[in-house]
This record gives sequence, C-alpha cells and structure tokens, in this order.
Amino acid sequence: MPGFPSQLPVPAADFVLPLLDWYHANRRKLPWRDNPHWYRVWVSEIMLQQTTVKAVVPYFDAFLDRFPDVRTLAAAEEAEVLALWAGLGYYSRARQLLETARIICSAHDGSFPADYRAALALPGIGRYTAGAILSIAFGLPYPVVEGNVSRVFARYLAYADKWDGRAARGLWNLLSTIVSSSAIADRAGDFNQALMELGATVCTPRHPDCRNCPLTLACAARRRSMQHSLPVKRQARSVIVLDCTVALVRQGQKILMRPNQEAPFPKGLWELPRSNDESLALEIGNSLGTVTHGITHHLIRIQVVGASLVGASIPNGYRWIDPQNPGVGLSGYVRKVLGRLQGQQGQQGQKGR
DNA sequence: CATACGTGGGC
DNA sequence: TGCCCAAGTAT
Repeated sequence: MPGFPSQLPVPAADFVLPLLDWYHANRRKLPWRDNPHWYRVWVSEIMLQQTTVKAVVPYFDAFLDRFPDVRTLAAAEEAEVLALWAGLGYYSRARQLLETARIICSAHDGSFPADYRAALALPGIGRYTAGAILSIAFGLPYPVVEGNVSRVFARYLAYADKWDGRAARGLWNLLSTIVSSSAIADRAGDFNQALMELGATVCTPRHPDCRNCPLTLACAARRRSMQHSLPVKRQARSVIVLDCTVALVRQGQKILMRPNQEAPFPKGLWELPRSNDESLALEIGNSLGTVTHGITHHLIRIQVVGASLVGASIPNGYRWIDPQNPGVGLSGYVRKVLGRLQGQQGQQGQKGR
C-alpha cells in the first residue's frame, strides 16, 4: 500500500511560485475578492459550499446589500435571511450563518475569531471554511481541501486509488506542510485560492486544459495521460422517484401556502398544499400540468391541480402569499410552478423551438 | 465512514 | 433524458 505521499515530488518553491504567478495573471474578478474583509470572505465561503460561482454572485451582491455587516445580519429575522437564500440550496447554511453572526456579536465582540479552534466551534464552519477564512482574510497559514484541490492533487500526483477519507487526510497533511513552508510566507490565502481557481478554470473535471496549466510539466497524470480518469470516485447512489399532487388555490394575486416541515422539500421554505391535505376542505379542479424537481438523490414529479377553498377560513400555519413579494423563502418546485404560470400568461414560448 | 442536505448547469 | 458536478458541514 503506497498510501498518500507525504511530500511533493519537487521542492515546494518549484510548485508554489509558478502557481502563484499563474494566479496573479489569471484570477477571475469576483465580488468578494476586491475587498477580502472577513465578513465578505465568510459569507462568500458559506454560499460557495457545494455551489457554483456563477450561481453565488447575484446572491452575494443582494445579501451584502441588505446585510452589509455582521451586526446588521445578527439583528435580522431568520425568515428574511431564508428569503434571500431561497434558490441557493442547503438552507441550514443560512440558518447557521445567522446563528454564527449572533455568536460573533455576543461572544467575539463583533469580529471573527482569528483562531482555528475558535473558528471551528462556530456553526457551519468546518475545516475547509475555517482554513479559507483564516488564510484569505487574516493571512494565517492554514490549508484548504475541497473538490478542486482534491482533483488537482489526485492528478498532479497520479493518485490512482479511490479518492476516500484516507486520501483526503493525506492531502490535508501534505498541504499543512506546504503552507507552513518558507515558499509561502504570508501568502497562504493566495496559494489556497490559486489551487481552487486552477481546479475551477483549468484542471476541470472534464476536458482539463493541460496546455494552459502552470503545473503541467511535473503533473504525473498528464505524463501518463491519466488526467481524464482521475480522481477515482465511488459510485453514486441511485435516484429515488416520488410522485405527489399539490393544489394551486388563488385569492386575487395571492396563493395559498404553508411552511414545509419534512423531507424531501427543504424545511422552513414554503410550499403549496397537497391536494389530499385533510386539514383543508378543497374542491379540486382542472390539472395545470406537471413539474419535475430534483432534490439530491430524489426526483419528484409534482402534479399541479387548480383548486378552490370550501369555506372562508384557512387552518393554522397556512398563509396567503403574493408570489411577486413573498417575504418568505419558496421551495424550488414552487418557484418552478410560479415561473411556468408567469411564462404562460406573458409572452408564450420564450424558449420555443 | 456513510448519509442528509438543494439547486442549476453541462453534455 | 439521465447523470455528473459545484469553494462542505453535521450527524
């Protein structure tokens, strides 16, 4: 068992310096990069977890516009934070962001703790995010390991075993040594971002652009033409298909909704009532079509029917929501249904043909 | 260590 | 279409 290498095949400087040069010449201009204050770095890092840069940018701008600093965020209602997060996914991130904002204000004097252990103790902050914030915002020598970094090193080192926890541990150890070395000095933040930027823009999962890679000469995978088959990942789980029927009940511009309580839809986001909801006296009308919505390893086919309320009152928990200005976060499939209704009423066939 | 947690985009 | 992927964390 070879295991994961404990050091680079080249001197650290021969790896670090070309990478930093490449980064300074090729880094993308991103909203959180021109002013790496810890609050902006923190919010961006939470948003970026398992999410693409392209999806995050508009959410980041809107979020910083509404909550420009940690005290403004700490004073916010959770519902408003969730409403600004709706569509980004992984909503526990938003709850924990708010929770941590309050802890920072109450227990850390309004500043992010520039201490690894203290950072790790905050909700929603794990090894990756702690390392990212402390290195990027505070210049401290902590490494980061995430999808991009793992892929870059699996290829650079031609690590052909399955990329599992052991490999990840090995990489954390290797990178800890590198960011502590003299080749890095106080540039751990740039080094970490360079690694991630390289994985995101050059050493991509498919079609890596090896001709434009600053590490190509020493890359073991490229030397053996293995770059397309690394890293070796475990097989994905199969998808579970579910069906359900929901009711669209209108009152003027508003639509009847309730906060979802259980999987597979996100907790706390709002959804349409089920057509068979026993607490609701509904008269079911015509079918309005079907939307398909994927949630992690579920694929849900949602039949939408028009319906009207028998009687005037609605049960506890239900609310009339104006889709134009919901004030709460709407489940993904609800946004799909509403978008489809809008599209039908407005001009037809925007994406026709 | 495996699993839950969301969504949009690429091919 | 179906499957893979994206700057992870908590349990």
